[in-house]
Amino acid sequence: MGEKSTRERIVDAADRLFYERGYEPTSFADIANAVEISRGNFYHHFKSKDDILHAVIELRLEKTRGMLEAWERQGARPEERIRSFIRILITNEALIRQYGCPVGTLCTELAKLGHASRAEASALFTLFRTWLRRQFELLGHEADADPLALHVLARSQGVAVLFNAFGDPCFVRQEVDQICTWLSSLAARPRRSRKSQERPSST
Amino acid sequence: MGEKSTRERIVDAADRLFYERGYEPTSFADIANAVEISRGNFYHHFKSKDDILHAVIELRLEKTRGMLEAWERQGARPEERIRSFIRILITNEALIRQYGCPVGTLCTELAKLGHASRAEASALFTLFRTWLRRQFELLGHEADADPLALHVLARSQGVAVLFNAFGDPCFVRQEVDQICTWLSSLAARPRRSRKSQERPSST
DNA sequence: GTCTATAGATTGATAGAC
DNA sequence: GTCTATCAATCTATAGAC
Repeated sequence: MGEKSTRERIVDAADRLFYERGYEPTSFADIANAVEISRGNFYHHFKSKDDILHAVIELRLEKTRGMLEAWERQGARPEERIRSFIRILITNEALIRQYGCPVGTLCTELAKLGHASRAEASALFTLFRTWLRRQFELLGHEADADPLALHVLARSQGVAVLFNAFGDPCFVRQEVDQICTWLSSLAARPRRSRKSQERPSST
Repeated sequence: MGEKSTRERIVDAADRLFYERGYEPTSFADIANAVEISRGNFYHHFKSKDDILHAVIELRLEKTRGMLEAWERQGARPEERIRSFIRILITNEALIRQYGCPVGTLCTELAKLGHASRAEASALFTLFRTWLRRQFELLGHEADADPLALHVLARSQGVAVLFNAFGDPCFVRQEVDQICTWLSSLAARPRRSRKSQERPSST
Protein backbone atom coordinates (compact mmCIF):
# COMPACT_ATOMS: atom_id res chain seq x y z
CA MET A 1 0.00 0.00 0.00
CA GLY A 2 2.42 2.63 1.20
CA GLU A 3 4.98 0.96 -1.05
CA LYS A 4 5.94 2.78 -4.19
CA SER A 5 6.92 1.00 -7.34
CA THR A 6 10.33 1.64 -8.82
CA ARG A 7 8.67 3.40 -11.68
CA GLU A 8 6.93 5.77 -9.32
CA ARG A 9 10.13 6.40 -7.42
CA ILE A 10 11.90 7.25 -10.67
CA VAL A 11 9.19 9.71 -11.68
CA ASP A 12 9.17 11.32 -8.24
CA ALA A 13 12.93 11.78 -8.25
CA ALA A 14 12.92 13.08 -11.82
CA ASP A 15 10.12 15.47 -10.96
CA ARG A 16 12.19 16.95 -8.15
CA LEU A 17 15.46 17.07 -10.09
CA PHE A 18 13.92 18.52 -13.26
CA TYR A 19 12.53 21.27 -11.08
CA GLU A 20 15.65 21.94 -9.03
CA ARG A 21 18.30 21.65 -11.77
CA GLY A 22 16.34 21.70 -14.99
CA TYR A 23 15.59 18.98 -17.51
CA GLU A 24 18.71 19.12 -19.65
CA PRO A 25 21.28 19.35 -16.87
CA THR A 26 19.73 16.38 -15.06
CA SER A 27 21.36 13.13 -16.17
CA PHE A 28 20.26 9.53 -15.75
CA ALA A 29 23.14 9.16 -13.35
CA ASP A 30 21.62 11.89 -11.15
CA ILE A 31 18.23 10.23 -11.09
CA ALA A 32 19.69 6.75 -10.60
CA ASN A 33 21.67 8.12 -7.71
CA ALA A 34 18.59 9.62 -6.09
CA VAL A 35 16.51 6.46 -6.49
CA GLU A 36 19.45 4.19 -5.70
CA ILE A 37 19.13 1.94 -8.70
CA SER A 38 21.56 1.28 -11.53
CA ARG A 39 21.51 3.30 -14.72
CA GLY A 40 20.77 0.24 -16.80
CA ASN A 41 17.61 -0.50 -14.86
CA PHE A 42 16.06 2.67 -16.22
CA TYR A 43 15.32 1.34 -19.62
CA HIS A 44 13.17 -1.40 -18.25
CA HIS A 45 10.72 1.28 -17.10
CA PHE A 46 11.26 4.05 -19.67
CA LYS A 47 12.56 3.89 -23.18
CA SER A 48 14.23 7.32 -23.17
CA LYS A 49 14.82 10.46 -21.16
CA ASP A 50 12.02 12.17 -23.08
CA ASP A 51 9.79 9.37 -21.90
CA ILE A 52 10.56 10.22 -18.28
CA LEU A 53 9.82 13.87 -18.94
CA HIS A 54 6.48 12.87 -20.40
CA ALA A 55 5.66 10.89 -17.25
CA VAL A 56 6.78 13.78 -15.04
CA ILE A 57 4.48 16.21 -16.84
CA GLU A 58 1.60 13.73 -16.58
CA LEU A 59 2.21 13.51 -12.85
CA ARG A 60 2.28 17.28 -12.50
CA LEU A 61 -0.93 17.62 -14.47
CA GLU A 62 -2.58 15.11 -12.16
CA LYS A 63 -1.31 16.80 -9.01
CA THR A 64 -2.41 20.19 -10.30
CA ARG A 65 -5.90 18.97 -11.05
CA GLY A 66 -6.11 17.65 -7.50
CA MET A 67 -4.93 20.95 -6.05
CA LEU A 68 -7.42 22.97 -8.09
CA GLU A 69 -10.26 20.67 -7.05
CA ALA A 70 -9.24 21.04 -3.42
CA TRP A 71 -9.29 24.83 -3.72
CA GLU A 72 -12.70 24.57 -5.31
CA ARG A 73 -14.01 22.58 -2.34
CA GLN A 74 -12.30 24.67 0.33
CA GLY A 75 -13.10 28.15 -0.94
CA ALA A 76 -16.77 28.98 -0.63
CA ARG A 77 -16.60 32.04 -2.86
CA PRO A 78 -14.63 32.34 -6.11
CA GLU A 79 -12.74 35.29 -4.67
CA GLU A 80 -11.35 33.08 -1.91
CA ARG A 81 -10.40 30.42 -4.44
CA ILE A 82 -8.46 32.83 -6.60
CA ARG A 83 -6.77 34.04 -3.45
CA SER A 84 -5.65 30.45 -2.81
CA PHE A 85 -3.92 30.53 -6.16
CA ILE A 86 -2.19 33.83 -5.54
CA ARG A 87 -1.00 32.72 -2.16
CA ILE A 88 1.05 29.82 -3.57
CA LEU A 89 3.72 32.49 -3.93
CA ILE A 90 3.87 32.63 -0.15
CA THR A 91 3.08 28.99 0.60
CA ASN A 92 5.94 27.82 -1.62
CA GLU A 93 8.15 30.78 -0.85
CA ALA A 94 11.34 28.87 -0.09
CA LEU A 95 11.16 26.72 -3.23
CA ILE A 96 10.25 29.55 -5.58
CA ARG A 97 13.08 31.62 -4.22
CA GLN A 98 15.57 28.88 -5.03
CA TYR A 99 14.16 27.36 -8.20
CA GLY A 100 11.41 29.62 -9.51
CA CYS A 101 7.94 28.46 -10.52
CA PRO A 102 7.91 24.79 -11.60
CA VAL A 103 5.52 25.48 -14.46
CA GLY A 104 7.08 28.67 -15.79
CA THR A 105 10.66 27.44 -15.63
CA LEU A 106 9.85 24.15 -17.34
CA CYS A 107 7.96 25.86 -20.16
CA THR A 108 10.82 28.32 -20.62
CA GLU A 109 13.44 25.60 -20.78
CA LEU A 110 11.51 23.36 -23.16
CA ALA A 111 10.81 26.31 -25.45
CA LYS A 112 14.53 27.01 -25.77
CA LEU A 113 15.29 23.35 -26.38
CA GLY A 114 12.59 23.19 -29.01
CA HIS A 115 11.46 20.08 -27.16
CA ALA A 116 8.52 18.03 -28.37
CA SER A 117 6.92 18.09 -24.91
CA ARG A 118 6.75 21.85 -24.94
CA ALA A 119 3.01 21.80 -25.60
CA GLU A 120 2.41 19.31 -22.81
CA ALA A 121 4.17 21.61 -20.39
CA SER A 122 2.09 24.58 -21.54
CA ALA A 123 -0.99 22.49 -20.79
CA LEU A 124 -0.05 22.94 -17.13
CA PHE A 125 -0.55 26.68 -17.60
CA THR A 126 -3.80 26.00 -19.43
CA LEU A 127 -5.07 24.06 -16.43
CA PHE A 128 -4.63 27.13 -14.23
CA ARG A 129 -5.94 29.42 -16.94
CA THR A 130 -9.16 27.48 -17.39
CA TRP A 131 -9.71 27.15 -13.66
CA LEU A 132 -9.12 30.88 -13.06
CA ARG A 133 -11.37 31.77 -15.97
CA ARG A 134 -14.21 29.81 -14.41
CA GLN A 135 -13.71 31.56 -11.08
CA PHE A 136 -13.91 34.96 -12.78
CA GLU A 137 -17.05 33.90 -14.59
CA LEU A 138 -18.58 32.93 -11.26
CA LEU A 139 -17.55 36.37 -10.01
CA GLY A 140 -19.74 37.88 -12.68
CA HIS A 141 -17.00 38.81 -15.12
CA GLU A 142 -18.12 36.55 -17.95
CA ALA A 143 -17.08 38.93 -20.71
CA ASP A 144 -13.47 39.31 -19.59
CA ALA A 145 -12.92 36.10 -17.68
CA ASP A 146 -10.10 34.86 -19.90
CA PRO A 147 -8.06 38.09 -19.99
CA LEU A 148 -8.50 38.32 -16.23
CA ALA A 149 -7.26 34.75 -15.82
CA LEU A 150 -4.21 35.43 -17.97
CA HIS A 151 -3.59 38.63 -16.06
CA VAL A 152 -3.49 36.84 -12.71
CA LEU A 153 -1.26 34.13 -14.18
CA ALA A 154 1.12 36.72 -15.59
CA ARG A 155 1.29 38.65 -12.34
CA SER A 156 2.21 35.56 -10.37
CA GLN A 157 4.81 34.49 -12.94
CA GLY A 158 6.43 37.90 -12.86
CA VAL A 159 6.65 37.84 -9.08
CA ALA A 160 8.17 34.35 -9.18
CA VAL A 161 10.87 35.36 -11.69
CA LEU A 162 11.92 38.46 -9.78
CA PHE A 163 11.77 36.73 -6.42
CA ASN A 164 14.04 34.04 -7.79
CA ALA A 165 16.46 36.71 -9.03
CA PHE A 166 16.48 39.06 -6.03
CA GLY A 167 15.37 36.81 -3.17
CA ASP A 168 13.47 39.55 -1.33
CA PRO A 169 10.41 38.21 0.55
CA CYS A 170 9.11 41.74 1.22
CA PHE A 171 8.63 42.25 -2.50
CA VAL A 172 6.54 39.09 -2.72
CA ARG A 173 4.27 40.17 0.11
CA GLN A 174 3.83 43.64 -1.37
CA GLU A 175 2.79 42.22 -4.70
CA VAL A 176 0.55 39.53 -3.22
CA ASP A 177 -1.24 42.11 -1.04
CA GLN A 178 -1.68 44.33 -4.05
CA ILE A 179 -3.12 41.60 -6.23
CA CYS A 180 -5.50 40.62 -3.43
CA THR A 181 -6.64 44.23 -3.04
CA TRP A 182 -7.25 44.47 -6.75
CA LEU A 183 -9.17 41.19 -6.60
CA SER A 184 -11.42 42.47 -3.81
CA SER A 185 -12.29 45.58 -5.77
CA LEU A 186 -13.07 43.37 -8.75
CA ALA A 187 -15.33 41.17 -6.65
CA ALA A 188 -17.09 44.18 -5.17
CA ARG A 189 -18.33 45.54 -8.50
CA PRO A 190 -19.12 42.61 -10.77
CA ARG A 191 -21.49 41.99 -13.64
CA ARG A 192 -21.01 45.33 -15.30
CA SER A 193 -19.75 43.74 -18.48
CA ARG A 194 -20.71 46.20 -21.20
CA LYS A 195 -18.61 45.46 -24.19
CA SER A 196 -15.01 45.91 -23.19
CA GLN A 197 -13.10 47.25 -20.24
CA GLU A 198 -14.07 45.08 -17.40
CA ARG A 199 -10.46 44.13 -17.29
CA PRO A 200 -7.75 44.53 -14.72
CA SER A 201 -8.26 48.22 -15.52
CA SER A 202 -5.19 49.17 -13.54
CA THR A 203 -4.70 52.34 -11.67
CA MET B 1 37.28 49.31 -38.21
CA GLY B 2 34.18 47.37 -39.20
CA GLU B 3 36.28 44.25 -38.57
CA LYS B 4 35.48 42.28 -35.47
CA SER B 5 38.12 40.38 -33.59
CA THR B 6 37.72 36.65 -33.17
CA ARG B 7 37.10 37.22 -29.49
CA GLU B 8 34.23 39.57 -30.25
CA ARG B 9 32.77 37.15 -32.75
CA ILE B 10 32.89 34.37 -30.16
CA VAL B 11 31.11 36.51 -27.58
CA ASP B 12 28.48 37.62 -30.08
CA ALA B 13 27.74 34.04 -31.13
CA ALA B 14 27.68 32.83 -27.53
CA ASP B 15 25.37 35.69 -26.61
CA ARG B 16 22.91 34.62 -29.26
CA LEU B 17 23.15 30.89 -28.55
CA PHE B 18 22.93 31.25 -24.77
CA TYR B 19 19.74 33.19 -25.36
CA GLU B 20 18.21 30.90 -27.94
CA ARG B 21 19.15 27.52 -26.49
CA GLY B 22 20.30 28.28 -22.97
CA TYR B 23 23.75 28.27 -21.40
CA GLU B 24 24.06 24.60 -20.46
CA PRO B 25 22.74 23.08 -23.68
CA THR B 26 25.08 25.24 -25.77
CA SER B 27 28.37 23.43 -26.40
CA PHE B 28 31.72 24.70 -27.58
CA ALA B 29 31.06 22.80 -30.78
CA ASP B 30 27.90 24.89 -31.33
CA ILE B 31 29.72 28.16 -30.84
CA ALA B 32 32.71 27.05 -32.89
CA ASN B 33 30.34 26.10 -35.66
CA ALA B 34 28.64 29.50 -35.60
CA VAL B 35 31.92 31.43 -35.59
CA GLU B 36 33.58 29.01 -37.99
CA ILE B 37 36.70 28.39 -35.98
CA SER B 38 38.05 25.19 -34.49
CA ARG B 39 37.19 24.10 -30.96
CA GLY B 40 40.83 24.24 -29.93
CA ASN B 41 41.11 27.88 -30.88
CA PHE B 42 38.70 28.78 -28.12
CA TYR B 43 41.13 28.39 -25.32
CA HIS B 44 43.42 30.98 -26.75
CA HIS B 45 40.71 33.58 -26.06
CA PHE B 46 38.89 32.12 -23.03
CA LYS B 47 40.07 29.73 -20.41
CA SER B 48 36.71 28.04 -19.81
CA LYS B 49 33.05 28.04 -20.74
CA ASP B 50 32.28 29.99 -17.57
CA ASP B 51 34.71 32.58 -18.83
CA ILE B 52 32.67 33.03 -22.00
CA LEU B 53 29.50 33.38 -19.95
CA HIS B 54 31.18 36.09 -17.93
CA ALA B 55 32.08 37.96 -21.11
CA VAL B 56 28.56 37.55 -22.47
CA ILE B 57 27.02 39.05 -19.33
CA GLU B 58 29.50 41.93 -19.45
CA LEU B 59 28.46 42.59 -23.03
CA ARG B 60 24.79 42.51 -22.12
CA LEU B 61 25.36 44.88 -19.22
CA GLU B 62 27.11 47.29 -21.57
CA LYS B 63 24.41 47.08 -24.22
CA THR B 64 21.71 47.56 -21.60
CA ARG B 65 23.38 50.67 -20.20
CA GLY B 66 23.50 52.07 -23.72
CA MET B 67 19.82 51.33 -24.30
CA LEU B 68 18.77 52.94 -21.02
CA GLU B 69 20.82 56.03 -21.80
CA ALA B 70 19.22 56.27 -25.22
CA TRP B 71 15.75 56.09 -23.69
CA GLU B 72 16.78 58.79 -21.26
CA ARG B 73 17.79 61.05 -24.15
CA GLN B 74 14.81 60.28 -26.38
CA GLY B 75 12.01 60.48 -23.83
CA ALA B 76 11.41 64.02 -22.66
CA ARG B 77 9.23 63.02 -19.72
CA PRO B 78 9.85 60.09 -17.37
CA GLU B 79 6.46 58.67 -18.28
CA GLU B 80 7.53 58.34 -21.90
CA ARG B 81 10.78 56.72 -20.85
CA ILE B 82 9.05 54.09 -18.77
CA ARG B 83 6.77 53.47 -21.71
CA SER B 84 9.86 52.78 -23.81
CA PHE B 85 10.73 50.03 -21.38
CA ILE B 86 7.27 48.48 -21.40
CA ARG B 87 7.14 48.51 -25.15
CA ILE B 88 10.16 46.22 -25.51
CA LEU B 89 7.56 43.48 -25.17
CA ILE B 90 6.18 44.59 -28.53
CA THR B 91 9.45 45.69 -30.14
CA ASN B 92 11.03 42.31 -29.48
CA GLU B 93 7.81 40.37 -29.89
CA ALA B 94 9.13 37.68 -32.20
CA LEU B 95 12.18 36.89 -30.09
CA ILE B 96 10.34 36.87 -26.77
CA ARG B 97 7.72 34.60 -28.20
CA GLN B 98 10.37 32.07 -29.19
CA TYR B 99 12.94 32.40 -26.43
CA GLY B 100 11.45 34.49 -23.62
CA CYS B 101 13.15 37.46 -21.99
CA PRO B 102 16.95 37.25 -22.24
CA VAL B 103 17.42 38.55 -18.70
CA GLY B 104 14.72 36.53 -16.97
CA THR B 105 15.53 33.24 -18.67
CA LEU B 106 19.26 33.55 -17.99
CA CYS B 107 18.70 34.34 -14.31
CA THR B 108 16.31 31.41 -14.01
CA GLU B 109 18.72 28.98 -15.62
CA LEU B 110 21.75 30.07 -13.63
CA ALA B 111 19.75 29.89 -10.39
CA LYS B 112 18.92 26.25 -11.07
CA LEU B 113 22.50 25.46 -12.00
CA GLY B 114 23.73 27.13 -8.83
CA HIS B 115 26.15 28.91 -11.15
CA ALA B 116 28.72 31.35 -9.80
CA SER B 117 27.67 34.01 -12.33
CA ARG B 118 24.14 34.03 -11.00
CA ALA B 119 24.69 37.34 -9.23
CA GLU B 120 26.20 38.92 -12.33
CA ALA B 121 23.09 37.99 -14.28
CA SER B 122 20.84 39.47 -11.61
CA ALA B 123 22.80 42.69 -11.98
CA LEU B 124 21.13 43.01 -15.38
CA PHE B 125 17.79 43.19 -13.58
CA THR B 126 19.27 45.67 -11.13
CA LEU B 127 20.23 47.93 -14.02
CA PHE B 128 16.59 48.15 -15.09
CA ARG B 129 15.41 48.41 -11.52
CA THR B 130 17.63 51.37 -10.72
CA TRP B 131 16.79 53.12 -13.96
CA LEU B 132 13.04 52.64 -13.47
CA ARG B 133 13.31 53.79 -9.86
CA ARG B 134 14.87 57.05 -10.98
CA GLN B 135 12.10 57.60 -13.51
CA PHE B 136 9.46 57.13 -10.82
CA GLU B 137 11.29 59.52 -8.55
CA LEU B 138 11.24 62.09 -11.33
CA LEU B 139 7.52 61.41 -11.65
CA GLY B 140 7.11 62.55 -8.06
CA HIS B 141 6.80 59.12 -6.47
CA GLU B 142 9.93 59.32 -4.35
CA ALA B 143 8.48 57.35 -1.45
CA ASP B 144 7.50 54.31 -3.50
CA ALA B 145 9.88 54.52 -6.41
CA ASP B 146 11.54 51.17 -5.75
CA PRO B 147 8.36 49.10 -5.28
CA LEU B 148 6.98 50.76 -8.39
CA ALA B 149 10.12 49.85 -10.33
CA LEU B 150 9.92 46.23 -9.18
CA HIS B 151 6.24 46.17 -10.02
CA VAL B 152 6.85 47.24 -13.61
CA LEU B 153 9.70 44.75 -13.93
CA ALA B 154 7.52 41.95 -12.59
CA ARG B 155 4.64 42.79 -14.89
CA SER B 156 6.86 42.68 -17.95
CA GLN B 157 8.49 39.43 -16.86
CA GLY B 158 5.11 37.81 -16.32
CA VAL B 159 3.93 38.83 -19.76
CA ALA B 160 7.14 37.49 -21.31
CA VAL B 161 6.79 34.08 -19.63
CA LEU B 162 3.16 33.61 -20.65
CA PHE B 163 3.72 34.93 -24.14
CA ASN B 164 6.52 32.42 -24.55
CA ALA B 165 4.21 29.64 -23.34
CA PHE B 166 1.03 30.53 -25.24
CA GLY B 167 2.31 32.59 -28.16
CA ASP B 168 -0.70 34.89 -28.28
CA PRO B 169 0.18 38.45 -29.41
CA CYS B 170 -3.25 39.77 -28.42
CA PHE B 171 -2.50 38.98 -24.81
CA VAL B 172 0.71 41.00 -24.99
CA ARG B 173 -1.04 44.03 -26.39
CA GLN B 174 -3.79 43.84 -23.81
CA GLU B 175 -1.30 43.77 -20.98
CA VAL B 176 0.93 46.46 -22.46
CA ASP B 177 -2.05 48.77 -22.97
CA GLN B 178 -3.14 48.12 -19.44
CA ILE B 179 0.25 48.86 -17.93
CA CYS B 180 0.45 52.07 -19.98
CA THR B 181 -2.98 53.15 -18.77
CA TRP B 182 -1.97 52.49 -15.19
CA LEU B 183 1.22 54.46 -15.79
CA SER B 184 -0.71 57.46 -17.11
CA SER B 185 -2.93 57.53 -14.06
CA LEU B 186 0.17 57.37 -11.90
CA ALA B 187 1.76 60.25 -13.75
CA ALA B 188 -1.43 62.31 -13.51
CA ARG B 189 -1.55 62.34 -9.72
CA PRO B 190 1.99 62.42 -8.38
CA ARG B 191 3.61 63.67 -5.21
CA ARG B 192 0.89 62.54 -2.87
CA SER B 193 3.23 60.35 -0.91
CA ARG B 194 1.74 60.23 2.57
CA LYS B 195 3.23 57.27 4.34
CA SER B 196 2.32 54.23 2.36
CA GLN B 197 0.00 53.40 -0.51
CA GLU B 198 1.32 55.37 -3.36
CA ARG B 199 1.90 52.05 -4.94
CA PRO B 200 0.49 50.33 -7.98
CA SER B 201 -2.70 50.44 -5.91
CA SER B 202 -4.47 48.20 -8.35
CA THR B 203 -8.11 48.22 -9.16
C1' DG C 1 13.03 -6.68 -12.37
C1' DT C 2 17.70 -5.58 -11.37
C1' DC C 3 22.25 -5.86 -12.30
C1' DT C 4 27.18 -5.29 -14.86
C1' DA C 5 29.47 -4.23 -18.88
C1' DT C 6 29.87 -1.59 -22.61
C1' DA C 7 28.93 0.78 -26.97
C1' DG C 8 29.13 5.18 -29.43
C1' DA C 9 28.76 9.92 -29.34
C1' DT C 10 29.73 14.29 -27.18
C1' DT C 11 31.35 17.02 -23.50
C1' DG C 12 34.96 20.62 -21.70
C1' DA C 13 39.68 21.09 -21.94
C1' DT C 14 44.95 20.35 -23.31
C1' DA C 15 49.29 19.73 -26.16
C1' DG C 16 51.85 20.92 -29.69
C1' DA C 17 52.68 21.74 -34.87
C1' DC C 18 52.46 25.55 -38.04
C1' DG D 1 46.49 33.25 -33.68
C1' DT D 2 44.72 29.13 -35.71
C1' DC D 3 44.96 24.57 -36.52
C1' DT D 4 44.83 19.06 -35.69
C1' DA D 5 44.98 15.49 -32.60
C1' DT D 6 43.79 13.84 -28.46
C1' DC D 7 42.50 13.19 -23.41
C1' DA D 8 39.49 11.89 -19.75
C1' DA D 9 34.98 12.29 -18.31
C1' DT D 10 30.24 12.10 -19.13
C1' DC D 11 26.25 11.47 -21.80
C1' DT D 12 22.13 8.43 -23.54
C1' DA D 13 21.25 4.00 -24.66
C1' DT D 14 21.87 -1.23 -25.42
C1' DA D 15 23.08 -6.22 -24.54
C1' DG D 16 22.90 -9.86 -21.87
C1' DA D 17 23.78 -12.43 -17.31
C1' DC D 18 21.31 -13.46 -13.11
